[in-house]
Amino acid sequence: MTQLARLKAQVTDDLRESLRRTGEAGEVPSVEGPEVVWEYPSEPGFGDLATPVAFALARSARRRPRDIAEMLRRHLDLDPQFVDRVEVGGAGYLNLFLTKAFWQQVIPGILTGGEEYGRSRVGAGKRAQVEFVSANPTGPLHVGHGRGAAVGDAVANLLAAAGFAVEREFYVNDAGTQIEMLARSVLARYRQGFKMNAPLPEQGYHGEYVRDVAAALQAEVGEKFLDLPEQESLPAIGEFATRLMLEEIKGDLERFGIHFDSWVSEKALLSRWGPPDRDRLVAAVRDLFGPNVYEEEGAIWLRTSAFGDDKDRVLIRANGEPTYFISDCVYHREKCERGFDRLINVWGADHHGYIPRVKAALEALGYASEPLHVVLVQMVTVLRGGMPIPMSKRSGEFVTLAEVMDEVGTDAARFIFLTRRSDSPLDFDLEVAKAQSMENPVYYVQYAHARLSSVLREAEKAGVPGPYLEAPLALLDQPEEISLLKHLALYPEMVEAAAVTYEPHRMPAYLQNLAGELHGYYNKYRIIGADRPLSQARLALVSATRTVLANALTLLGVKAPERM
RNA sequence: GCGCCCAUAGCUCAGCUGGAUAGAGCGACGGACUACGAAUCCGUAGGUCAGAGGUUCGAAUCCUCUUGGGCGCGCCA
Repeated sequence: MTQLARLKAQVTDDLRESLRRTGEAGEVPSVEGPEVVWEYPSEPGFGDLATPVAFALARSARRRPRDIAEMLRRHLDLDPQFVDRVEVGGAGYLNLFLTKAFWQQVIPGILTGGEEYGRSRVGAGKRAQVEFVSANPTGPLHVGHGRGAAVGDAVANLLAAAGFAVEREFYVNDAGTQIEMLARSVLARYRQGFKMNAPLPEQGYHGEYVRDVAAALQAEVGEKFLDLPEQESLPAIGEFATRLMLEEIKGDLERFGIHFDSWVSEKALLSRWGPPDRDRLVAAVRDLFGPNVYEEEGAIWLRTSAFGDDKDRVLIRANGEPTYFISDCVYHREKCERGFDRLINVWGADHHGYIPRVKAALEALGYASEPLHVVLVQMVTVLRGGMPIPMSKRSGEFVTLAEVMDEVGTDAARFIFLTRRSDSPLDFDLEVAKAQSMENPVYYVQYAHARLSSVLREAEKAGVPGPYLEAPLALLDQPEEISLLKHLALYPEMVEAAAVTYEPHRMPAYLQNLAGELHGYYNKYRIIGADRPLSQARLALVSATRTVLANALTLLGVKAPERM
């Protein structure tokens, strides 16, 4: 628990006590523990902490909020070491002005906490799984996957910082017709490699990478698949191509700085259901869902409408083939069985219509749907100098994640993917992303970190080395210093809020504010000077700021460079 | 037709469980390096929070409608 959290809890208690006393004094009718919410006013005149609790009481007490706030204020008994004074502001706000000593105290917490500063225990003892990317292994990752990867990884990092035991999972859609289509496409290119007339299938994959896979296939098996009947060659080619694509995907992700704890194969999952003959499938499905399964017009349906979905969904088609939905059911059942307290799915926003049916499936399986939360990630439009680059999956023309990493680097890409809320569409301009200028927020933040690293190196040279635990912090009394301290003090709450709402985009916003505070401060004041105690105090502040910058950047998967 | 999401400064976007005078960045204009990193800073300009009702002491935030956008609605994956 941070100093700030402790103070808020303490003042909340005092406030309740004050309420009780005002009630006893007959000044207002006693009210059962009202919600005490705390705000951080941006206006200095409104103090450091403010609560509108008097407004909530005004109605039942039939008194003006200002009067109630005034009574509460008189009955408050707060520690003068931390709370300088309390004022009634506006129409009835209770404004707390904290002492400089209080804010100065955040520094020791940060310096001793180090990498741990900002971690909390809200998720302690709980397990969370974050499933993300989960791209079909039918082609390379594109920018959209990159955004999903950045978001999923950041959400996982945030949950871990909030105390959850986190597992990152990639669900490999290696079963079904899309793999078969990939195999047919590779086979066509493979045959073309032998000067045969073999057109790509109608719905085939047109990307250049298919030729690469075909060439690799030829290098491995030579002419072997030319004579083989397709029933034999296609499964083998499918496996070969899937393996190759997965390797490429893994390589891209590794380069993007993302590591998965588990890779779950849809094919392997389904194969546990035995051979795909209809009777056994139906039996398995009935066994799984019980009475919520019924047969109509030759198909097997799940009664998802009984659990909040618009309509029922087909599990097994009339032709005996299982649907994609059945895979989802089986997969999510397995997730539940693994005993996670939270299941986070990061999906493309075009899949939002699937949320009700998957939740319904969980309910039908006898699990609660609440632990499942879907983070939707909207489309990325790639621009170059303001002009959109056309992308089409069908023609195989799309900007790959690898290309983005080549051109703008991983740090800029990851940071930009996280600057907007994930469910709003993102314009990603390559020229802006690689510009090392103020247009590019990632450098603004990284520069702050590099700059402070440099200052700390200078301090060492000047004979004022760290870790500044004994620094006379009372000397930090300039308004910019107090403001910076407040930002640092708020960091743990930021992380916790971003984690529980699954909204990583709050972190870049926080970072830009913090970096802004720092740059302003740096330009106005000299850190290392003739006054040694003052230098030490400022270096303590600088060191603490650097730690928070580094911790926050790490959560986003962005490097915190010592030099740039 | 039904459902979900969105509309905030010229541009790109924040705005936490409703709170005080709605904020950044970019772009524009004007300034600041003989001291720790000018990839920086300081200042100026810029708003009917799409529109109309409603709830509330109080609404960018919640509800309804309208307009204008995005997406989803298959025994496809």
